[in-house]
Amino acid sequence: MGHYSDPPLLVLASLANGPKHGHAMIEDIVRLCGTRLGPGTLYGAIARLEQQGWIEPTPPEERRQPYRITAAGLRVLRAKLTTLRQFAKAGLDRVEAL
Amino acid sequence: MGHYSDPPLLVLASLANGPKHGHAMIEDIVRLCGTRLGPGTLYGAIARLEQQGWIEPTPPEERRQPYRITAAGLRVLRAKLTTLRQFAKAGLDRVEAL
DNA sequence: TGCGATAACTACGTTATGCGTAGTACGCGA
DNA sequence: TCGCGTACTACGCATAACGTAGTTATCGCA
Repeated sequence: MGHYSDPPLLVLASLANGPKHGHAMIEDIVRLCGTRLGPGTLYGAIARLEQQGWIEPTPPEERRQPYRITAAGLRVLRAKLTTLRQFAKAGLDRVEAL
Repeated sequence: MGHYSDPPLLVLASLANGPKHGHAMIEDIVRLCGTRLGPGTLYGAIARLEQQGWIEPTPPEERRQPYRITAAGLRVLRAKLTTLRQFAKAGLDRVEAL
């Protein structure tokens, strides 16, 4: 356990930027927070997110399958990021208070 | 699906507050972010954190075993919370930008 | 024209982690 | 002495994370 990683959340955050195919997500997520997801991790997360209706495929282009975030996915993302930020703040307050 | 859960991080954050035994951590974490860890989850995380040297046991009291965060654990916690906050902010910026 | 690199996946197997259920033992109040 | 709350231990399953390997297609380049 070296650094932060929550594959489904990273994927949702990446798609909040606009539709992307898998490989583009990998690069985008690296730019976003430095985490490089392996293919097994990424496409596993994509499949689960699609199954839950939080992302959906858009018409395929050549050899790639782009996805976009759904309205439900956006709600979930917003909620998660909000609690995440609160938690990070609360935690950092504790750490600073030493 | 609504709330955040990363057991090891939650434990570290809880101990940043001062040493605690398992049951106290559960209640503290509920107060901190609303997540209630089950025993299997909590004590599993504790064992792994101790094995990594991020927390350490203090002298046992009666029937409880308190733990405290180590210097290494504190460094990890601070680093994780910082990247977490950055990520949350970056993600929320994207979400707002719609 | 042939070769390597990169893009964009799919397929598969191995851990490990999350998480729930049970069960234990102790103390306390009614 | 019954039951409730505390503070764990033990166990086991499902699933997710992650890496490796393999596939096909495309592009640059000598």
